[in-house]
Amino acid sequence: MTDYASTFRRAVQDAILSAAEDLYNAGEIPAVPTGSFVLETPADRKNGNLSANAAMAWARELRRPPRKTAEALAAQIAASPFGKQNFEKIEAAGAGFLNFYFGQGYYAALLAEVSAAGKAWGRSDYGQGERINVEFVSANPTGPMHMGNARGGALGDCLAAILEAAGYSTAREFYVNDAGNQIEKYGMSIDARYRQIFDPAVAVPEKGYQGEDVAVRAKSYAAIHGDALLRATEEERKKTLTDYAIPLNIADMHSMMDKYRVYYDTWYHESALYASGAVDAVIALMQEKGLTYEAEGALWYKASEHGGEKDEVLVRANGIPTYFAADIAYHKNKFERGFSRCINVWGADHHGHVARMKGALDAIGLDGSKLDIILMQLVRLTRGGEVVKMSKRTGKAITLVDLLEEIPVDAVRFLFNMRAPESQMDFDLDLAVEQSAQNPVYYCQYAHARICSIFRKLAEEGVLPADWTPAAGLPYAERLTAPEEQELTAKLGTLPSEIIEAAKAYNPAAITRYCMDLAALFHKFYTACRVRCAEEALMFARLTLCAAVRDTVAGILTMFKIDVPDSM
RNA sequence: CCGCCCGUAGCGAAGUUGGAUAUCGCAGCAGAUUCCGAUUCUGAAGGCCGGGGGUUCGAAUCCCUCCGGGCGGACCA
Repeated sequence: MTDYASTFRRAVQDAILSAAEDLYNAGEIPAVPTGSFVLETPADRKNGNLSANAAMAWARELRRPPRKTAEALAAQIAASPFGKQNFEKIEAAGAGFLNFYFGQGYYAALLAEVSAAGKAWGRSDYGQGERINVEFVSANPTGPMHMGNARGGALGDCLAAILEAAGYSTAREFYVNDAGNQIEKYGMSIDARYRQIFDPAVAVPEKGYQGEDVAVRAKSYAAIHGDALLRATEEERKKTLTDYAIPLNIADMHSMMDKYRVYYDTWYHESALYASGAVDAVIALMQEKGLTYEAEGALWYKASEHGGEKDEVLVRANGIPTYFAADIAYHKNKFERGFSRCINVWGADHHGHVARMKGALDAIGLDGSKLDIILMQLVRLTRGGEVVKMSKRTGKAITLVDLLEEIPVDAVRFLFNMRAPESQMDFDLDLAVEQSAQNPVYYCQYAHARICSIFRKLAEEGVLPADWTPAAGLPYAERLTAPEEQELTAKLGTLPSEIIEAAKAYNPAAITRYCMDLAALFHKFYTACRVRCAEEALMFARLTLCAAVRDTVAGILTMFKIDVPDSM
């Protein structure tokens, strides 16, 4: 793994262990300690850049006051070549913490790493190319996409991007529910809307989809084909209208996702599972394995014996398989396509489905633990302090289309990734529409634009040599001694591990936050340290730092498919 | 009744493999620009980390319990 920061942390841990051995050899401590300890970044920088609790963790084992052990370790490491090169100070503190303060040698070496990586800084091969399928949005093609789909889109897409940055090989997938009960319901609804054109007395069935979008489809069909369908049977009419409308709805979802900058590798159609016989096959498989029984005319799956709360119907009394049966076939198919892990982004209202889905995979001989479900809490819209109720049925819900008409894609993608998936969020439409400084995405973009402006200005005025590159500043990197310079450099250093942690936790919000923190540290640096200064060596060193920040911010925003303006 | 998520400053959140004086933004208060972009920065103020009990050197973090909010518990998806 080409990750300077974590390689360095391991080196520090090794240094502590080796110092402990030295102490033992010198007869200072009674044994070579074996207990594990933690190396962490203290919340308060006054306690160093890195802190180890080794002396405390070893206190019992060595039967020695931790503070005393820490002092001996600190002195030992400080005297070593590794210690001299990288640390300004190593000290024992508090109850026995071992605190490390980075020295200029460390910062200079780190900055060289970041500069060499450019916009790729932060990426690692941690995931070893493991193939992961990320399924998200998967909206029904029976109506407009809602705010849950919007959050799921931003979350799933950025999560996939983070996994890629952490070295995984990801595929983005959209599961199109173009079969089953809701399609029946859609047929019923569009049939009513079609007949309504010619007879206003016809009403949409109470259980049907009430949205205007269905009427729009019916009208556009009638505009082309007229009233001929009125003379067909109800079944023919429903089928014809459905076959006409659903592909159009799916095409709309494609273009909507394009606008949202979400590009899927696969649009997997539920209907394909039926057409290929995969649904019947998985039902047959479950029957063979004795996982089913018949009752009240339906075929049941013994879910309660496999992690579910209660048994579930696989095939209804009317002979039609349930969505659950299709979903088992679908996930079986996914694993058969060679993914070692599948991640699904679901709305929290589907949580009841999680245990039985994983259990079903185990039951048919797959590994349910390789399916990870992200239960995303639903979004609540507010406008003027009032909650805006979402409802597909009223036809007045705020859709993804509406949202992207009101708010720039950059802001939507960023804002939806500012909260961990499992936290509930209110989306304040009034605030989000504001393109003001309050918007965090502008704060990050501005940091980038500001840096570009520095380079622009210096080039215009001929202060910078025409052939100047950040590499030219590296020999002077040890000139960066101000706290603001060192804090900023240290923050750059943590990105690789931040991305790995975000990937492991499935939490893109950690990276949007990182980006804001980095931008904030840059602005502090900018205020405290003049880049354009009299001393050329120092200016070059600062320009190198600026370029590293510029490229790192650009790398993150680009990863999230957010624009990176040179000026605003 | 059962299950899942959430509860941290006026508001929105971070921190949850147990660590030092609990972090950040917004709003409000007081300031900063002859000079690289003020869409910026500095400072002060603001807290029984929902309540209670437990585990231990140490708990926002782990366990129990109660309270409050959201969402589930279809031959819907």
